[in-house]
Amino acid sequence: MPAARGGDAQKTGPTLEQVAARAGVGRGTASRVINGSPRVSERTRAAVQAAVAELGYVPNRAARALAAGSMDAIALVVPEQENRLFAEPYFSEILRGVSAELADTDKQLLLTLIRDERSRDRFTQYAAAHRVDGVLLVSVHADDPLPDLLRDVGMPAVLSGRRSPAEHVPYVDSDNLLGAQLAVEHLIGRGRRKVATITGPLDMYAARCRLAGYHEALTAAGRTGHEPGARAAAAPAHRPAAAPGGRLVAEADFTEEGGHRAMRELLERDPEVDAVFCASDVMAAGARLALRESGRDVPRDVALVGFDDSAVARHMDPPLTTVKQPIEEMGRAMVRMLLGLMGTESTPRGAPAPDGERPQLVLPTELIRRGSS
Amino acid sequence: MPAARGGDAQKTGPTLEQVAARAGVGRGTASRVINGSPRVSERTRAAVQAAVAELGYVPNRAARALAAGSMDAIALVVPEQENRLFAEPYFSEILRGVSAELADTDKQLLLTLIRDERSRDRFTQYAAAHRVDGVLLVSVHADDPLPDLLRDVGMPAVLSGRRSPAEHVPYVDSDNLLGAQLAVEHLIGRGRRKVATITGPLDMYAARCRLAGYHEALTAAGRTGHEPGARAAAAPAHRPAAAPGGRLVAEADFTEEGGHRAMRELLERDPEVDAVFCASDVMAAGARLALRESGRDVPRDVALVGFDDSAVARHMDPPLTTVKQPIEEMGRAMVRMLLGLMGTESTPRGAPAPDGERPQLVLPTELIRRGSS
DNA sequence: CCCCTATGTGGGAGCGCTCCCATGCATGCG
DNA sequence: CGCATGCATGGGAGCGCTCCCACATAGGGG
Repeated sequence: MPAARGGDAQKTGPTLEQVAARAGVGRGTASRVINGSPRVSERTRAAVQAAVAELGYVPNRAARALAAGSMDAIALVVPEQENRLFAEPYFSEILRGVSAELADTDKQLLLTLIRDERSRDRFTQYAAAHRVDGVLLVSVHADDPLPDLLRDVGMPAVLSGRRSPAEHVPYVDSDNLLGAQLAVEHLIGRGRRKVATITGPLDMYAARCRLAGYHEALTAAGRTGHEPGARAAAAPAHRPAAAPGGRLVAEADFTEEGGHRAMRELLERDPEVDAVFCASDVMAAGARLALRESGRDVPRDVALVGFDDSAVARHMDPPLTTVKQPIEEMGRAMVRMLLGLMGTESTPRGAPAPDGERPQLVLPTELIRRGSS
Repeated sequence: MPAARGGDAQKTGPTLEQVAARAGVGRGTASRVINGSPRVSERTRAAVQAAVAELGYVPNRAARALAAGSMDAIALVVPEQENRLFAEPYFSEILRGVSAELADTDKQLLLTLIRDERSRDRFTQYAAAHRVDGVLLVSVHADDPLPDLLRDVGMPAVLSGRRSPAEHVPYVDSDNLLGAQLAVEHLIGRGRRKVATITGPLDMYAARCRLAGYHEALTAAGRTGHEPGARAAAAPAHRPAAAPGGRLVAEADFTEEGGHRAMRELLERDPEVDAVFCASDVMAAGARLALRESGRDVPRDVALVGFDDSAVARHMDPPLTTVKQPIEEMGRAMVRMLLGLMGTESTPRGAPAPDGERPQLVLPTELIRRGSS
C-alpha cells in the first residue's frame, strides 16, 4: 500500500482553497463559480476563472464525490460471454457513443465485465452501496436479474435492447421489426419468389421482432394467405411449424454454425429457395457456407441479407447486404437517458422531471445494399 | 446537481465507524483489518470480519481515495482512430485480460477514449492531477507524446507494444519477429518457392519486426539449402548481403485497400509468386481479393498467411492461416506490470522494489494453420 | 527491579470538497 | 428615515476514510 501522506513528490495539484485565495474570494464562492451557480457576480466569476486557468486547477473527484454523495461516475456493464458474441462493431461502437456523450459531462466511465455469479454479486453490492451514479447494461439476457436488482436498490439503469415487449426498465433499442421488413421487402423487390429467414433464438425479443418483420413484409407484399394484419412487435411467438403461405422459417442461435445448419435445413425443406434473410451477419456467414457447399451462387441463385452491418458483412464474398443499426447513436442516447434518470432520481418528491428523454427509445434501422442481393 | 445531503433515501450503506462499533473495536483497528494489516490480533480480526459480513459493508471509494491520496483506479486509454482499426479481437481481448487481472485487485477500470487534441490534453491534465493511479496505453503511435507526458508527471504507465526498438517506457509486446518467421517458415515448408510479404507501415515498429521475421526465415532457409535457387526477381535486399532467392516486399498500411493494392503490385512485379505473408489479417483480406481478381486460387496457386487471428481470418474463404498473439495474456501482463510500477512509484527512496515483473515483456506468438496455406 | 522494546489498540487530524447558515451590503418601500 | 428584502459572499461543519501518534499491555534484558 502506497504511503502518500508525508510530503511525497505527489504533486496533487492546486486545491479549491488555493484557487479561492488566488482570486481573492472565499472557498464557497470559488466552488459556486466552478459548479456554475448563477448566484455569483460577473466580476467574481471572471476572477475565479482566471485563477483556475493560471493554476491549472482540476477538481479532486474523490473529494467532490465524498462531499456531494454522488460518485460522478457511471458504469458500463458487459456480460462476458456476450463480449465475444457481440464483439464485432457493436460493443466498440456503443462505447464510442457512450464515451462521446460523456465527454462533455465530465463523468467517469467505469467498465465492468461480468463473467460469473461471483462478479455479478460483487457488482450488485457495489451498485447497492451507491458507488456509481448510474448503470448502462449492454446486451442483457431475457432472464438476467441484474436490471431488476438495480431497480430495487434505486440505482438508475438503462438497457441496450428490450428483454421483452413489456420491458419496464428504461431502454434504448433499434427498430428490429422495420429493419427486417426493409430487408425482406428489398429481396421481394429484387424479384425473389421464395424468401426464407433464419432467426435468432426466439426467446430473445430482438430475434422475435426480426421474425415479425419478415412476416409483415411478406404479408404486405400480398404473397400469401391472410395473416391477421398489422401484427406488431407484441405478437406472441409465431409458430414456425405452422408457417402459412410459403413461409420458410428456421430458428438458429446467432452463431455461424447455427446459420450453417439452418441453411441446410431450409434447402432440404425447399430446394427452390431463392433468398434468405438472416437475423445476423454471423449467421449469414454460416448460411453462405452452406450455400457454397450446395453449389449455389450468391446472389445469382440465392440472395442473402444479414443484420448488424458488422465487419463480417463487408468481408464476405460477395459483400453482404445487411441491416444497419445506429449503434453509436444508441450509446449516446443511453447516456442521455441515464443522465436524465439520474437527475430525476435524486428528487423523489414530485419535482418537475426534466423529461427531455423518454424512458424508452427505439432508433431507426437502415438497409445497406451490397453484392449479396 | 443532485442534493444528497438532507437525509435522502440515499442509503449509503454502513460506514467503517458502524462496523467498528459492531465489532467492539476502534475505527483504526477496523481499518487495519479491512486493509489486511498484519498488526492485528486474530481475535480482533475475526470480530471485525464478522461485523463486515453482517452489515454488508462496502468501503466508500471516494472517502478512501481522498484520505489515502490514491484513487484506486487505473485508466485504459484508447486512441479513437485505432479503436476502429484494431476493433477486431484485439481491443476486446485486451479488455478481457485487463478486467480479469483487475478483478482480484478491486481497483476500478476507467475507460478513456481519446479522439482529438482536446481530449488528449484533458486526459493529460487529469492524469497530472493524479486522478488515477496508473495508465494503460493501447496501440500508441510512434509519435504519440502521451507516454512521455505521463512519465514527466510521474504517472506510471504501460504500453501495449513498443514504439521503437529502444522503447524506454514499460511495455508488453508480442514476439512479432518470431511470429513472422514461423509464418514464412511454414510457407517454405509447404513447398512454396516464391514467398512475398506485404508489410505494415514501416514507421511502425511492429511492422518492421514482422518484415525482419520474413527476411530471417528466408535467410535461414537459404542457409540450410531449403530453397532451390531461381534467383530471378530483382528484389532489393534490404538485409545483409547474399539474399538467397528473391525477396518480394510491398509496403502497405494495415488496411484492406492497402493490402489489395500491394498484392496487385506484387503480382505485377513477379507473376510467379506462390505465397504471401501479410502483416495483418485485414491486409490479407485485401490481398485475397486481388488474387481472386487475377484468377488465382487460394491456396492452390498462392498460399496466404495473415497476422492477428482476427475474426476476418476465420470468416475468409478459405479460412486464413494466421499468426496469433496471446492478447488476453498481454492485457493481464500489462496490469501486473502496472501494479508493480505503482507499488514502486510511491516509495522513491531506494526501497527493495518487488520487481515481480520486468518493465518490459515480450510474449510468444503462435501459428494457426487454416485452409489458406 | 526498572527500563526499554515490541506489539495491539483507540482516536485525533486531516484529505478537498459541497452544503448551508450567517453575514455584509445595497436597494426598495412604507 | 428606518426596516424588510434581496443577493453576493465567507466560512463552519461534515462526508468516510487513512495515517499516525499516543497509549496501553506484555515481555526480556541490564
